[in-house]
Amino acid sequence: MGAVWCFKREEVKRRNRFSRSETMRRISQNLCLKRGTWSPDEDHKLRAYIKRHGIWNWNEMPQAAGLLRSGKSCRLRWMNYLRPNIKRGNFSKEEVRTIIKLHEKLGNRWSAIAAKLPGRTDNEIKNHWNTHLKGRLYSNISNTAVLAPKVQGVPISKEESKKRKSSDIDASLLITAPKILNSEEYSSKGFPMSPIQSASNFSSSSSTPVSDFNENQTWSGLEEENLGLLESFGEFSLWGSHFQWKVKCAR
DNA sequence: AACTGTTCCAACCGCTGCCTG
DNA sequence: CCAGGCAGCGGTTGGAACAGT
Repeated sequence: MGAVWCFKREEVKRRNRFSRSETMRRISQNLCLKRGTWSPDEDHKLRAYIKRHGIWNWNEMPQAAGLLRSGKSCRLRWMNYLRPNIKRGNFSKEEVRTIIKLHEKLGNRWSAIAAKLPGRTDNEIKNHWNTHLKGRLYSNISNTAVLAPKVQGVPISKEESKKRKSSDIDASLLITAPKILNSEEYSSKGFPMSPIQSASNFSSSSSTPVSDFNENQTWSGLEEENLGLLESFGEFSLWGSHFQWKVKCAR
């Protein structure tokens, strides 16, 4: 990585989706621009430039700052890495809880979720969701186990990781399934919909919130009592794992 | 040691909406 | 109203690092 990469004119033309002027603009914009991982020197240049001149135009800035990068690349690097007050490292339990709540409410609107988590970027949250949360919570429907520590956002040790991989399912990590509620019980508890309904409406890739989902009935609007019930599903389990147990029982 | 598979995340791509002339 | 430019967003990808065989 890190090699200077020159856009081939034919490669750009081949795409054939842009107007002539747009194609030429892209060619000139991308010719001999560096791509891939940023070097410490590049980071320093961008940081120093923005510190001195501020952000004015992402497309013009790279040249002014002496960088062989596209404006888009600079913007992304600044927003996701160099910006002051960026929080790096593992997500706290509280942050994970917030992400889950907000995702339930907002769907894949990562920037909106990031706005509620100071120091965290939309990209980081999106990555965390896709790698740590989504897989565990939504694709495990056919599985009967929920690996609690991962769901809770608690970093696992290498030993822990080894243990999980070496044994199919470690009993100590399983969460005891709670009492399964039927649709009526769900509505009487104040939940917006039953897991079955929820799962049928849920789209992990959709950027729009779940349809027919009343804003006032989101997690944050639930009463303490109900939150307590939810947490008994294994800290702060989701509709996904909820659903999973229902499926198991339905067989 | 060498190879293969998996995980994770930084960075890229393409689309959309806003703004301006 | 329209076209072009720009910033921002969300989905996707590439590859480094690590684990397993």
